[in-house]
Amino acid sequence: MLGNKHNYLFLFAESEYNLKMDKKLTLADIAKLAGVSTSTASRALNDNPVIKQATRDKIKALASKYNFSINAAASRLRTQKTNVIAVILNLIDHTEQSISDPFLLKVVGELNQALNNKGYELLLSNSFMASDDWANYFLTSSRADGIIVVGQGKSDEKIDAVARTGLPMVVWGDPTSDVDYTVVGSDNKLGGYIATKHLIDNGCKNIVFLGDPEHMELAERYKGYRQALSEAGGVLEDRLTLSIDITSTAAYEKISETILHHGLFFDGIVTSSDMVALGALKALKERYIGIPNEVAIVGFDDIAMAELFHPSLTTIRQNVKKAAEVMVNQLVHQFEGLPTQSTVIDIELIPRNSTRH
Amino acid sequence: MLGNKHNYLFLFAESEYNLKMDKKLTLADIAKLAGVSTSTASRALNDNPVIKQATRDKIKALASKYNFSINAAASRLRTQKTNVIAVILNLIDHTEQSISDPFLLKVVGELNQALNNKGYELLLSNSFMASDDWANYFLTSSRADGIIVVGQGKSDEKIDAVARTGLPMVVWGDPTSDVDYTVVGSDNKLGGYIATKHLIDNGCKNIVFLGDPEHMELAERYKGYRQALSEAGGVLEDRLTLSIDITSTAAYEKISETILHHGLFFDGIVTSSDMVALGALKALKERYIGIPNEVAIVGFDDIAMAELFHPSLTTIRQNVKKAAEVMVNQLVHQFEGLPTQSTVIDIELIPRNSTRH
DNA sequence: TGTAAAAATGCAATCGTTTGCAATTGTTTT
DNA sequence: AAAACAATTGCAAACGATTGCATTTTTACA
Repeated sequence: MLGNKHNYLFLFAESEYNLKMDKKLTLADIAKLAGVSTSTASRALNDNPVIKQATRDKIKALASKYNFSINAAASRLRTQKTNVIAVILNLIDHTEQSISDPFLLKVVGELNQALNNKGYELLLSNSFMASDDWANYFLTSSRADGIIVVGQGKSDEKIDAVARTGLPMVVWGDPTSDVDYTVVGSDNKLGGYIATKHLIDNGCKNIVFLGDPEHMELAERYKGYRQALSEAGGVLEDRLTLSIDITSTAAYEKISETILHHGLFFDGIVTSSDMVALGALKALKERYIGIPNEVAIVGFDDIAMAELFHPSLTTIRQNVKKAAEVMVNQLVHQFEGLPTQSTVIDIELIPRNSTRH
Repeated sequence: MLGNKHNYLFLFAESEYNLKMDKKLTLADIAKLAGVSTSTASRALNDNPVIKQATRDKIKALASKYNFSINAAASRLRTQKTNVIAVILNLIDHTEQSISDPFLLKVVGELNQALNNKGYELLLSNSFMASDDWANYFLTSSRADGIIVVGQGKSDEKIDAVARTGLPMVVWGDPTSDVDYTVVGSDNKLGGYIATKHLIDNGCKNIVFLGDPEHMELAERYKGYRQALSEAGGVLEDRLTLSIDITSTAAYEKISETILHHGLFFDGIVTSSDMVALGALKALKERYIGIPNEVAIVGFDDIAMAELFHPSLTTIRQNVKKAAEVMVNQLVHQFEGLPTQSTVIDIELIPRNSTRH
């Protein structure tokens, strides 16, 4: 015990304490050191204006001197607030590979930044999606105040189930989808449209869509792709839709195989991610197909290495930083009972050398 | 209140409860439903063998039926254990760019997996390194039980300070460094050696080391590089050491500038990461320098896209999965008071087309 | 100087689990 | 059938912070 019955004898009660490293300091200890009650100490550290400024300063100084910080478990128990947000990477549909997509790290990194700026911590999870009970696990167990799901995937069954419980949640995905939860994401249809239009403007006649149109975000891009084609009176055949998972390996294999069996019947590719574009590029280069002259290609995301490739990759940039901020804001809105709404984040074509421009 | 004074009248007390969604269930509620005390309910959910199997089953069934899960805050407060590990991305030395290195995501992903397997959750942080008090913040505040720091950087001052407090911590870095904390990392010296030797065996005469030799991990690789050179009687000039940050941009700029000012005085490059290698490759290709004939290049890490590049990138693969498992194990050892030790993880040369082989 | 109002602080209950110990119930053994 | 023992379960006190309300101190005003 740190207790000291002679406190009143000393001008500076704290001088009596000899910091014992074996025992963690509690708020009560700090209060005793300052000669106030724990209530006062608590309020002082929380900057409650009801406490005199001088007292606040004194207690804060003491806390920092003794390296004290509030016990989060106790505080969370009492306040029923954790200040933690669980970020769930929704990879169920994907292969092992796709966890290595740099775009994901970008999203997580920006989320972390945005969360910290608002005073929240980030609890990361990529595997709990498997267990059907993740929302419950994180929220009713007082582990997190809210959930950010990265990726809608092909089926949003589980997400939808959580939405119906009304728990605070924001999802990165297709913001135009008609669902009962808040979605933040890029203007995918426009992205698909711009990418395709860009290829058409570059003289491409037979443009392949490389990606899974059943995936919710990609479905939108696919719409944009088709719209651009029909507006321009371009070719719209079934064989131009190559459905694959969002991985470079799948892209490489699909393009290789397609050319092998059906020849080079296309001169442009709209892809579902930069990683997919890179896989496709590799397949093309191995066959000495000229880029962009024989086949032009547009990526999606604008990951860091898009411009490092040879040729550098024309792509649609997603504004991840902004998206992260919006997601966090929307979540905070939900905490505060304010209305929230799905939000479309603007995109941008970054022309590089994988297309003429 | 869920309380019901007529419980004793019913065979199935639970039938009396009509689930109110507005009030979170507590362990006491579950206990009441089961007609036992909270102590019994607690022990049952924790699979304490002192409780009769039948009772345990009944309570567990009830808990899952009502979607109940233990309040983590309360549990943590009582047990003084959080089952959370803080993972800190130590990026102080790095530029903004390096957060986008896919290698980092791989590390975080594998750590998450390894932690979950052992029943821990991952609290991610990349910005708290800035505040000098991170260890305290996470540990004494009962937010996490231990810390995993990813990256030693150039100076391990702060890490060392934490180490001296004796808090549970494991660091990804140079395992051969003589420090007071547990480090897990690749055999960097061997990596540098093997990479260089591989280039020498390929006939390279003037091999550049592209990376910052003051960075702790890179310092080891640099040693390996020098050893391989001196063993083979190769050239070891100062101008062959090009010091840069670990980013593709820095690599691109440095190589471009070097060639511009001093011509192509080298025929091989040992790089500090695949991203750096990619930056260098771009600079070379822009000048139509043949790879691997005029300049051969070896990366480090073996990120997913190493083999997608053209030419595909010869590299030193780090066994991240194994490293993550070891780090978690070492941390758990520290919790249990067992001795821990720095561990060297094996590496592997992956020969591809950026070198003859 | 006395009194009312305002400002600052303290008391004590509470958040929901866990756990040492005591109490109860069930099973053997003699 | 009583005694001794083992197997189950319950009681009640923590864990450390927060907060409504009561209380004390200070300031303002008459």
